[in-house]
Amino acid sequence: MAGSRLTPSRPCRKMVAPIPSPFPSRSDPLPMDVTEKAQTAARGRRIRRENVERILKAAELVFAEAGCAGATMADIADKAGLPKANLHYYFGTKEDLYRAVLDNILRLWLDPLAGLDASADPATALTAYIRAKMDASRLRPNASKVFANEILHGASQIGEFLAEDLRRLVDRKAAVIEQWISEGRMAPVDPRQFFFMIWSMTQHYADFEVQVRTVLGRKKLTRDDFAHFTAEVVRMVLRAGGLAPPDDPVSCTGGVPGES
Amino acid sequence: MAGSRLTPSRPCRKMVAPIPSPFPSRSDPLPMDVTEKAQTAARGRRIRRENVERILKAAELVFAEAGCAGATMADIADKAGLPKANLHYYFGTKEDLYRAVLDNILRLWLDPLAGLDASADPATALTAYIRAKMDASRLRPNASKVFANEILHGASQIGEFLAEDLRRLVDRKAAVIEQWISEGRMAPVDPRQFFFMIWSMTQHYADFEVQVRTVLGRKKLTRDDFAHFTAEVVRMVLRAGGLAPPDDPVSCTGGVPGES
DNA sequence: GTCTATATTGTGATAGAC
DNA sequence: GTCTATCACAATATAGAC
Repeated sequence: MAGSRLTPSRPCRKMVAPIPSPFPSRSDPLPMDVTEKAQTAARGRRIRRENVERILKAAELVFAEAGCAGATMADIADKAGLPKANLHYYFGTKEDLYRAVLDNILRLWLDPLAGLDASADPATALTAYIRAKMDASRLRPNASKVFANEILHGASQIGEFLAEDLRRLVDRKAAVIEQWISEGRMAPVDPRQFFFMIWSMTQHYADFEVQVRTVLGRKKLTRDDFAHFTAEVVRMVLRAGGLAPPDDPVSCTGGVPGES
Repeated sequence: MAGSRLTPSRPCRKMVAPIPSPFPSRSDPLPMDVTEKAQTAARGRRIRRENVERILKAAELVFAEAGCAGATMADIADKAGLPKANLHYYFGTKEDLYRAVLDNILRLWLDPLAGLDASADPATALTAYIRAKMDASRLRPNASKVFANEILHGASQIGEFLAEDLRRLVDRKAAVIEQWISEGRMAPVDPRQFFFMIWSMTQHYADFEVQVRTVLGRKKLTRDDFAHFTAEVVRMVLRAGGLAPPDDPVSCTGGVPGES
């Protein structure tokens, strides 16, 4: 399940771990009745699944708040309601746990973009994409923060993901934008810069949430706040792509370009 | 010099420091000839200034690469070419050093925005602002990364800066945007979301540089790359604000809005 | 002011009883 | 599978000779 697309390279910091501890495998050497054994195994799997889930959830929170190096296993264990040793039982090392958290996040990242389809209407498709990204920022801000932190510090764990999976997907989706442009349905933008715009704007509301909140003078961002942000982002991005919605009061005001 | 706008609160992590070590003050108790003493003091100040500068530069790099918690005094000392103990001599604690680095950065942050003037032409003024921000991303990427990392993890050090200085400045500059809108010189955007757009797009090229580079298949971003990014960002932002440059081939294509 | 040597402790990881 | 007790180490910070 975990570690599929991740580079098993550099840890958060130079860490202790002189011995590469192998992942512990389950073994039941005790002789038992068959049905009884099956029941025990089933319960064991359920407990494992629940614990893994709780650990991953707590880890995402702590990694988001403190970063990879700043996070401590003790803190994660506390928030998961389990003793620290259990984290090592399930995940081996802190780095392994960090990669497992990241691996969960990468799925969130690719799925919305994969939906962009050339046969759809540009404004409709882009609006849906932006909404999906804004929903992700609202509902999974910690996932976004962990991802941002990983990129910010060099993407040592997900470098391969960026170079392979993401790059290929972006190449395909850039072709979609280019097709729209060549059909005259969009302004001629650099497709990749256009994606950077959408990513940075939408993720900003998760990653820089403190700044957004403070500048707006809010104690907490509500669902209504996010609805407003989303509407504004959609409007601005569509206009940036030459896709002004018809209900827009100002459609096209002339302006003087900057001193080139 | 340092620590003017910074909240002296939570450290990067729970740190050792049980004793609040006071900042060491200079003292010259040795009896000396007056001119000789002055010369020694002058040379001392010069050495101090140079060392402080080297330490701050190295610290900015290391804090950007590893984050606040992940950075080590030993690593900073290595990159500064000084023994570790000297860092503590000049800055006391790691947290103090981190705050000094941040304090340098805050200036960079406010200055370009402060230049926005209501009497100027909107497109010209915004173009200049975007260029200044893109130049900052190109020339001081590590400063941007340290700032992003600080916000990402809760802004425990610069919370006061955000709530006071930045918020006040944004309030003033939002009024500028609103004036332009009321004069019909810009599309009616939420001024603060408009600023978020500019900040996130421009800082993206520093903070997410690895991702930008990888998606584009570049080994390194050149000055020409940045010139292209800047031109695209300017075009998109101006269009988003309803300020289409006249040389833009697509001025205003109709589009279908998303399913509301 | 400089820098080696060291005190101290937070933290990742493991052993081993239950 | 669970969890207490413990180890080993790395990182902050300081003492004190130069």
